[in-house]
Amino acid sequence: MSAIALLAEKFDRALIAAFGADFAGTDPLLAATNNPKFGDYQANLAMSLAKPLKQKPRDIATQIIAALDVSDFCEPPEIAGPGFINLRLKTSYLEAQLQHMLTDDRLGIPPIRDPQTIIVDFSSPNIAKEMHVGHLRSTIIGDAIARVLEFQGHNVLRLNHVGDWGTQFGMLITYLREVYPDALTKADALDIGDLVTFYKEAKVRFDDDEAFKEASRQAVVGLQSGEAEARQAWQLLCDQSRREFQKIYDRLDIQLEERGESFYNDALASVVHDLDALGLLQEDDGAQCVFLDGYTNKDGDPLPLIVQKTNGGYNYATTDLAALRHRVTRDRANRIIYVVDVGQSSHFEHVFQVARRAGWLTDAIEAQHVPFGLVQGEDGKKLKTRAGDTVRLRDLLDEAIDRAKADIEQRLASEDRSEPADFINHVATVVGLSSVKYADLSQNRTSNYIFSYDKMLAMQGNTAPYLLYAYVRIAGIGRKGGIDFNDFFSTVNTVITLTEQTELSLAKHLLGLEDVIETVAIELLPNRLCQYLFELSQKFNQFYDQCSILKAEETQRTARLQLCYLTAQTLRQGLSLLGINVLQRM
RNA sequence: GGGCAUGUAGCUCAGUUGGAUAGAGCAUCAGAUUCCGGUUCUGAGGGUCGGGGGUUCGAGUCCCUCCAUGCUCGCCA
Repeated sequence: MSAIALLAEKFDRALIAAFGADFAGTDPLLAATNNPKFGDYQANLAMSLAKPLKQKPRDIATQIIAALDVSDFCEPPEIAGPGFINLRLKTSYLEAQLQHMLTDDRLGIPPIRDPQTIIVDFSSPNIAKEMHVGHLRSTIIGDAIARVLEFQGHNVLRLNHVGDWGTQFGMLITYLREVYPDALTKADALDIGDLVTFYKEAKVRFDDDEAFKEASRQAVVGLQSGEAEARQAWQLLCDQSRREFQKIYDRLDIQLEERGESFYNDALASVVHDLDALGLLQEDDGAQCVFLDGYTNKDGDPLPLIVQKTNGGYNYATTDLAALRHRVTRDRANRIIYVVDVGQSSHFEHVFQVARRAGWLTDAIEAQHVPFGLVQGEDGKKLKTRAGDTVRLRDLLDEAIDRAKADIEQRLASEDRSEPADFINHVATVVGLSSVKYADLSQNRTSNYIFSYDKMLAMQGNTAPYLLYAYVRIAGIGRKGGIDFNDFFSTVNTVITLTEQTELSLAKHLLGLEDVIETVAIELLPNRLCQYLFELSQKFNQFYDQCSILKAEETQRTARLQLCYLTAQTLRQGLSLLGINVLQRM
């Protein structure tokens, strides 16, 4: 149990003892202090109880302290300012906790008591298109969220809701019939790049040519009703695209189960039918709609969610409703997380509302749209290539790796060091990919994010290379000292003792991982974990700067080696939750 | 016009249910090294938290209003 959870229990008992059972469950308003002179944690509840108790906050604090028994892990609490209760952890407690961490392969973090079934819906590229920069954030953030929830012990279903259905397909098939019919009947008749070109051309036709537009819509209807030729073409295109996606997922080490829009094809009619049976459906201009509560269009009229188009076809709202219903009734999800860009916020609000009114989504189930902002270039505009095209994901990753490689080669040259090519390639790959992931994850996902290779690959600052270097440094200590950390502590049995300020500061931070993971799981903000790991690296470097390790006297040497090892393990674990691998040397 | 988001140091951003003197990093300037990878560490300068009002013991955080930017507003996904 983390110190903060322990304190919360103790405060609850103290409140009951001091003010009676009515105060059971009162939030003690515990927080980490922002200044070490106030201790490690502060409880702010005395001020908030002033009104209900009709007493002065400081008097309340005095009574709480009198009833508070934290002596086995805290120094005597102090009252400060208007009524803050300041708490400082005992060094002996820190030492014991670290010792426990050392012997536990989950770093002292127990699996969650009540595991849920959680769906994380992320990445979701479109068939017949290449993955591009627009898929970057969903893929990276979604993976990190899934990893954190999995580590906690939840049953996580990672779903790739690929765009393999709908109008875009009608467009493409109609166009290929005209210009390249072979592609509809032969596997890999076209290169994926050509397919993208045809897609773009089809889109132009679709926007300009009414007859083409209508033919496309008919093709969709044909596809949705199972017409053989359309189905075959569709299958070929999907297979080809899928292989391309997989290359990216393999590089990024991302596991995903594909369950695209087409998966719900057979359920679409029943979604509409059931909405009708529930009395939620209305026809308007020939389309089947559910009119939304609380939303209006430009004219101030109620806004519809269209679930069946005038031509009888279904659209993405229908699919999303079908998917939601499936996830609740078949997958038995307790929580459904959609990692999709912020531009679709209102769409999700609409779909969730209809699902609630239909009774498919209940209060027992948490459906969450987890939005993220745009990836922008350094000019603050949407990221584009120099030619003005969308940036392909594989090019983006290649460039990050190429730049990382150039950095390494330059560094090796300046240090007069030489390494084999496969070492250089491996380091460049890990550094390049980690940098792209970390740069994205380290920002609050809700705001737009300015993409800069120079910043993400920098060795200084809150970057992947800085964290990786801290880990490499520790690995270097092991090599230098001839120590294999993995079995060192099973043969050496020395109690950790903490004396220096930098040791204490590092130790306290090491014990904070559990709280951070819990916060990330609730708020779904991976940048909190990044911040924690960055601070951990800083504290390690401060400790490293102040305290000699290999040359220290026993038993201090072993105790410090233990701190090194715990730091390395925490970095490795934390980074792995972000989808980032560590390096032994770089 | 409606809805949603964003606005914090020169730049990129944190800021947890309202808490103590608003924090990092980069950049700039000044320091540190018999030592385990200096890809490090220490310090300094730099802020009307978009403007204004309100709520209260206390507001970057909550409410109102205005301004700026972005996204979005029925048969694309």
